[in-house]
Amino acid sequence: MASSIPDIVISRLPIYLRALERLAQEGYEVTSSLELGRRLGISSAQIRKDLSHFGGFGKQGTGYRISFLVDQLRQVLKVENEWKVALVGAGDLGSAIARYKGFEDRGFHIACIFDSAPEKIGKQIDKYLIHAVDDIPSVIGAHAIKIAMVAVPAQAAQFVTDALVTAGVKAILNYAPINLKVPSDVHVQYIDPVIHLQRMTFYLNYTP
Amino acid sequence: MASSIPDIVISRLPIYLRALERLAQEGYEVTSSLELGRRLGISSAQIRKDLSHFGGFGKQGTGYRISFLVDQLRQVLKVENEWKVALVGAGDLGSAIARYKGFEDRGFHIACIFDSAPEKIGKQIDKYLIHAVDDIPSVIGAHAIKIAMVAVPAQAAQFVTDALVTAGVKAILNYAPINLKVPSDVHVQYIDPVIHLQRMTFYLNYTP
DNA sequence: TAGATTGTTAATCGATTAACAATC
DNA sequence: TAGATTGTTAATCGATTAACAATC
Repeated sequence: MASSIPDIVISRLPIYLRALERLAQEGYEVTSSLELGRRLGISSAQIRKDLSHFGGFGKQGTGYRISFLVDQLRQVLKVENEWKVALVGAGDLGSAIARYKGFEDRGFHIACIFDSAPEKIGKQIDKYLIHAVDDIPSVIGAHAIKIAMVAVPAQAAQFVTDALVTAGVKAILNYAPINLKVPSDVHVQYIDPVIHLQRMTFYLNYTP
Repeated sequence: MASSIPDIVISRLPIYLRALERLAQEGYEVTSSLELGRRLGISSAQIRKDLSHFGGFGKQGTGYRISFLVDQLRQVLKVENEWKVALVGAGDLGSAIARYKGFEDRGFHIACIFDSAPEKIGKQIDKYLIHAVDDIPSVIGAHAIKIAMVAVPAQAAQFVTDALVTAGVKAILNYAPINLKVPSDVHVQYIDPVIHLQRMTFYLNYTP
């Protein structure tokens, strides 16, 4: 069942969902492609076209019922239920990720943490017990975990990734500043704030 | 001097730069569009086309001298020198950002931190003194800061952004899960790990 | 009903790829 | 020289936008 829906469309759905959840929070019950587009800086035509890949969620003349559209988008993205996530790396970055509340709030539950430093193994970050990287196969397997976040130094990222993939992980959020090689059925997304900063400095005039 | 170079090209340059810096670190001195493309999962034609917007950096038959291409890309992106950056928000997320070493290493120096909580003001995170959000105009002005990172709760993000923009900030890296309204000469980039996770769950089969 | 907004089609626009002469 | 790889042009591909009939 290979999807024929362009990935660029998929990449916008979470943005729509987030904006709609916010609108709901602000007390709105109905919105239109025009209003949503204005908020997001996206054309109304694009929003309607994107949504039309998945069904007719609106009503002519009145627009979209927010609660309904939120439900539908959550279903499309498969985020109505909670996902278990593994975190590899319990250094500064990994610890910050473990403590960040934004994941749990939005349906991603950190189920286990791994690190390679012997002195950290067996200790805890918040409520999470730190496992050895060597235990990735058994722990990931036992929990049937499909999603992992990688927060290890660049030189360790590919090794850790290979272990995760072998253990059955199909989606990786990589915080290490390096491109990962994975099989074609494994998805990778990258988070590197410096990349975003460098993209913006192009447009700035450097003044010391 | 409005640039005619597509933003999508600009968005790839930092990726190229990062990969080239890594190649250099691994001891390579020369590479080709084919090799670089293989590493990044990008076609060689695209790399050559992207680079050709800025000049001829390679040699037929031999490819690109890495050190030269790194220098050129740094110049294009204006990251040869250090940029001062303001950080707003000294909560869990802000503190983690302040402690993260990856910025300094790659030319972004956190010059000041702001928070609105009276009990935090005057205290320090690492070596950084926390200023009041009310002091954004004076502190940003005094340092002539052009880049800011926003790590405050969603409901405070727009207010803080308005203050930054008024103070002269032209580039914002926003960690708050909300779309910001800014004038057209101000650049915004978003970091929201949950958005990336939700983009990947679309392709997964949910198994509880 | 009249006004508003959807879903969809066709037209436009822009980005990627293929191909190759130039040349190191 | 022969082989390799660039920079660039033209062809293809895909995404966005404009427009409007359908209809709430």
